[in-house]
Amino acid sequence: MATRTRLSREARQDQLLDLGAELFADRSYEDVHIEELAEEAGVSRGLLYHYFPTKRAFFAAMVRRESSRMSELTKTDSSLPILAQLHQGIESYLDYCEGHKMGVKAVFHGGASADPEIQAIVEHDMQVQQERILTAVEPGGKPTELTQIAVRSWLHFLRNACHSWLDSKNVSRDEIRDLCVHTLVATLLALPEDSRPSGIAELAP
Amino acid sequence: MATRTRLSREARQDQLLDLGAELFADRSYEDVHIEELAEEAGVSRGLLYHYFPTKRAFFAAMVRRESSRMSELTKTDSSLPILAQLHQGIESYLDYCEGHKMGVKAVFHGGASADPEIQAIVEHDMQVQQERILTAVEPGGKPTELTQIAVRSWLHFLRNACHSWLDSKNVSRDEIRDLCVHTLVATLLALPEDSRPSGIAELAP
DNA sequence: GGGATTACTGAATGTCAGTCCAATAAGACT
DNA sequence: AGTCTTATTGGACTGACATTCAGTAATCCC
Repeated sequence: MATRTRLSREARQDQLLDLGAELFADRSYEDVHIEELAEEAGVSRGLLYHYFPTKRAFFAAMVRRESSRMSELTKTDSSLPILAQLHQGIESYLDYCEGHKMGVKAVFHGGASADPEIQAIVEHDMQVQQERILTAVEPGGKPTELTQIAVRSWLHFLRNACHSWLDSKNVSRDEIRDLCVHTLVATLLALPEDSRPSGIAELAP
Repeated sequence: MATRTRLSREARQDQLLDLGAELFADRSYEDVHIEELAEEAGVSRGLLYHYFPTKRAFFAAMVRRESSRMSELTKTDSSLPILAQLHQGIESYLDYCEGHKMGVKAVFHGGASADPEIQAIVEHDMQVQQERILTAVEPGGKPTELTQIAVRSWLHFLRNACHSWLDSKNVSRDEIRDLCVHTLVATLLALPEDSRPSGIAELAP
């Protein structure tokens, strides 16, 4: 073994999480072994356990980091008109996807994993996005359960569309953006009158 | 121990798969141990391995069974007009969800599992649904990649909407059905002209 | 330089999945 | 009843991995 290199807590954690995102991007949770992770990072297995109590906790930490990065990046300027905010939000989400392919894929795997801790992170994240949209579209009012389901389901639509786009060759960024924008607007407009958010009415054709 | 009961291959397999769906419905793959599964089924561990070569194979068999049940149930009458087919398809999907909550949840978990075999089953299933829709909406023509992404993303929308509905109290079946129908129609109509399926044009408002 | 701190190591341990197989008994058939 | 088929048992064994912990050595600070 080469001379042991010693890094600060933060630097080492970042290095490990980066590597984790990379490995988990195209292999499943159980396919990636702690030993391999350690080996590729050039550290011992023990060090991993020094920083993260369990393998799941390590995975969760990686998901949490990606998740909050994304959340940070996709904040929009709430003084803009709704349609502009929507455009902006999706553009920055696409930016994030392009810039962090590894993280996106890794989180995508973990997203539906039935582990409660990881589930909770992804869930919380989606909740935040959902509330951003709902308050943008109807500030003050409280949305019906149907409206919430509509928005949440659209978030799944968005996530899948962007994920598919990463693997596609013949689809432009603008096409995906417009697809998602139109779908959300149309979905909200088609809601029954008592569920339709007031802020969206102005966008009717 | 109680008197040993002897079943036919098929009956035993069904019993085990039923139990599997139940256990995997609200716990993750690795949380459910083979030993526990065997114990709850009232059989020995050895018997499980007599019928299924590995734990993953067992899980995969369960997913495959649920998956094909669902696929069978959601076939539509292709002589009907498109909108009617869409209604009918969604209605029967809702039927399936109501009647097989355990299976739905278990498959929902498995869907994101990165195991190639299981991934392939769920993937294949979604592919079938996608093609059903695409040929209904544009028989003969070959859809663009964008159209495919639109339909596939809508399937995620559908899946999530129905899944959310199972846990919701104040949302009616009809509301969910209409939400999904309107969203698909609007999404396809909003596609750029060269991607827009011909069969959907007649539905334009 | 020397001592304190703490990043880091790797052999040992524990938990499961999966194997093997000789022994057992339930049900079918005559 | 007796015989045959085969579903079923159970437990000892292996191997793969996650996880532990007592100890080692960089770096910091005086």
